[in-house]
Amino acid sequence: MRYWLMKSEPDEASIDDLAKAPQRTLPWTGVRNYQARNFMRDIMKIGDGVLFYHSSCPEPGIAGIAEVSSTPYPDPTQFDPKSDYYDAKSTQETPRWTLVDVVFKKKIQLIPLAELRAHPELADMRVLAKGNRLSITPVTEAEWAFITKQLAKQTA
DNA sequence: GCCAACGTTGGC
DNA sequence: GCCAACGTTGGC
Repeated sequence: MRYWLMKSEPDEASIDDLAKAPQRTLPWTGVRNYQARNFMRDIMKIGDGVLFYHSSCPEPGIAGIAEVSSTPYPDPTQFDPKSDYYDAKSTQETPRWTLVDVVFKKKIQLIPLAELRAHPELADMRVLAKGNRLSITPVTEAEWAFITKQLAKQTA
């Protein structure tokens, strides 16, 4: 059982979108970075914990808790010429991009990026590392426990 | 809009 | 295999 932080632009898929989705589940489409893909393809397991992070928005930060809910399978958007995520070099026989489904667990009061940075317990979080751009990063058990038990507040 | 940092591409 | 050029990410 592992833990992850997964970035999503709320304009595309917010924690509310996840909560409203059928079965409260969304496929994590659009990852086009090999390291992030490899996490989904090779390491993630059903039941892994996910910190749902809002990025590239007015209030970046952790917006909710989710969970990995499928085994890996090909990202369908890579085959769709109309999609922003279309990849002409990928084929059905040897798909390049793999994803997992993620299921909603709960929405929390947003934990802003600045607050994450303010806690010494989280100083080593991968997502906070200088220059980090990776959209999926591993979270340690200690970081997960601190965030979910100390920082996460239920929304009203 | 700016810009630092990073990942990818492609010529050699 | 190297590395410059380019495109993207993402906070501010």
